[in-house]
Amino acid sequence: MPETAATPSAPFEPCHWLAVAVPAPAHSALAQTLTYAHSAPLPAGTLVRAPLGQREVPGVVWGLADAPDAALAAHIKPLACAFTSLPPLDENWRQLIAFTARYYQRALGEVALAALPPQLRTLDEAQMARRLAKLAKQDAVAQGPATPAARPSPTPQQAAALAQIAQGAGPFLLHGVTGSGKTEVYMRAAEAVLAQDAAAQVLVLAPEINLTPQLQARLAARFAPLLGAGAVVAMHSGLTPAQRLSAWLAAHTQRARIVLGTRMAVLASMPALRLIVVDEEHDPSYKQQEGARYSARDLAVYRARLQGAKVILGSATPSLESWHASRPDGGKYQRLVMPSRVGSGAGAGAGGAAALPLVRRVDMSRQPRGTVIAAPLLQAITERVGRGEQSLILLNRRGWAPVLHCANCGWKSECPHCSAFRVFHRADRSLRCHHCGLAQPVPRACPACGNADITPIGRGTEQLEERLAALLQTARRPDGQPARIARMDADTTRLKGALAQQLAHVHDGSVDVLVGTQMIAKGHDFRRVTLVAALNPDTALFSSDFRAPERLFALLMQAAGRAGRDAAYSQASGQGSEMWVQTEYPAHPLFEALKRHDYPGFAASQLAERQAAGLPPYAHLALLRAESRTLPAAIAFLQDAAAALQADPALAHWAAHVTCYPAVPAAMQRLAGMERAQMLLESPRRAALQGLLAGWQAALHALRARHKAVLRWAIDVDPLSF
DNA sequence: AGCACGCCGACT
DNA sequence: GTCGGCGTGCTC
Repeated sequence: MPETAATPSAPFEPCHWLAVAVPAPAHSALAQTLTYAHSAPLPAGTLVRAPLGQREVPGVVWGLADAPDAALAAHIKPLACAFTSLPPLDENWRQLIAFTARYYQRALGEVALAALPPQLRTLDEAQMARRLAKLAKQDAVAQGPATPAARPSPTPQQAAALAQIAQGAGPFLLHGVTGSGKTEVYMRAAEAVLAQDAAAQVLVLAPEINLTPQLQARLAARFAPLLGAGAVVAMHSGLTPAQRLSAWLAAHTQRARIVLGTRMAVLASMPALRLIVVDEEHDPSYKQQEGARYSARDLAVYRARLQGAKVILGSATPSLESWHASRPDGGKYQRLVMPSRVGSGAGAGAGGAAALPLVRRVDMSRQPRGTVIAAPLLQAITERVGRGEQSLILLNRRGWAPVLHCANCGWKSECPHCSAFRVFHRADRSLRCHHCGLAQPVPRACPACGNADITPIGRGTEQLEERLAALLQTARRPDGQPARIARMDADTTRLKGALAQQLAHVHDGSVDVLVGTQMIAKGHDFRRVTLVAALNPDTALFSSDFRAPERLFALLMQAAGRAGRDAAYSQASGQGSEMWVQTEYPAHPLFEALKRHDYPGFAASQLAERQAAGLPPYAHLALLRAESRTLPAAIAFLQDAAAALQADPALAHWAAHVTCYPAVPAAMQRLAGMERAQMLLESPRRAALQGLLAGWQAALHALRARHKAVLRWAIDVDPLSF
């Protein structure tokens, strides 16, 4: 109905044209902002609601728009409303969003709206005003001085790191071994910026909030008494929509001074941001894996520079990108090192109570076939049960057995929708695909030939738990009771509250041996653990993913860090804590480096390999991904995309510095019934890759018209997984 | 991406 | 005779 839409304003009202970012994906091939009419020239950053097609969507005013030409004017609609009670989103935020959209090849409005709480989509102006009033009231109630929590005095290592943070501009890479007290450095650095600027805000990013309740508790204990109870807020996807809105509003209106959040929080509006901390900066969950595939860690560094804030990236096993960026000769980051654990007293060195655990390798090629747990490891676990100490056993496979097999005809439990086997879960007698979620009852006989004898192959945590119970049957705790074994993985922690409950059981000592997937290696402080074992980490040694060794090393170091965190326990036992690795390749350099707790050595050898192979951080990568019902259709799309690249003279300038590899099926070729293919672009120059991707967009949109079978495509800049 | 409109099989 | 399947096409 263009005749009504063309006359948005009554004759008496002045009419202004506004450029508004609305959530339309890049695929729609619309301009970055759409033009709307409004009675007032709203300032940039104003939150609005705008009619788009048949619906009404939230949007952000990006600026004034040029007067539209006749063709466009016929389509322009008036804004539905403007949230004028809310302060506009500032220049820094808009620039961060614009950069993110440009760098990761997404639509401006899509990124802007992804950074805002989802409840904005359903809120009107009056409701918004009520929310703001409520927040202000809460704030008034929450005010009240309290006694600051006692702070430990910094160790010399911590003091040295803090001095450099105080003097330098950063970005800082804080390389501190597990237990070296990185959190205390974060908190002291936060105190320093808060002392310097009465309004300062601090953003602390963590990989997964639900795995780091301690961090949340420590921040609240330290800062709530200082700043008021409402000044420390959490921001992550586990919150209810109302909680998310309230946290976002608190950050935007500067009532929140400390924001602890997951990757999404890096895009939150924080006008007075002075410090960003990225804890466990190597963690792959900082990379968003759908929609705008941004890296929160990388954006944190960009945002800090943009907003004049300091940024601290912290890890015991930094990403090779960050490690390389902090090299002493010419790196852009300042490297701060904390090589030893916080000891029990002054001068506690490597020989002190909190020494790093001894790494022991078991050569599985010399063990009897079918050995689950080698005799010496079993012995070590049994001894610890006897001393009342705890052991963690890591096996990165959920379920009873990773595959079912028919010896008669060779049938295997393949997933009909994915390039993967369905896993046998004995607890509920199901075959489950861990990729698409398909779950079916286990067939009584082979579905292919009717043979009644189908057998599980391999072992998962479910089976390990049971086998371990049998193996430890004679082991006794100090109180004479049999060993108590528990399992913790995605299956046992699915229900709400189950994770916390299981953790509590481990903490209160009612579990002697905990079996689980890598989730047990993350974050939790298990005070009485003196032994950690990784049962079968070998697949990562020969993975086609060049980052697999880096991830394995980080996992094993992190797991080792679980052992002997509490000085009192390892000391009281008179024995050091131990990290065991069962492997077919005990002499592998990765395990050698692990034995020495030598992250720098491991990083150096990996970086040398990366440099020789022209891989990150020495090259920059982007992936073009395509999904279709058939593989040839996906490949054809990518090949045409490559041809468009080569044919466009405007792109030749960039293409000269970019290698475009042939289109190939994705590592997981079939997922949930979709065939997936990808094409890798690589360049030693980030700017060349960026220029090429930007110029390629139009051709890709045009291509889609000729490739109807391609249901989805996306560009992944700086991909983490292949 | 949503969310329309639009043209063909199994139900009241 | 309708409810509804998902194929194409547009959104200031």
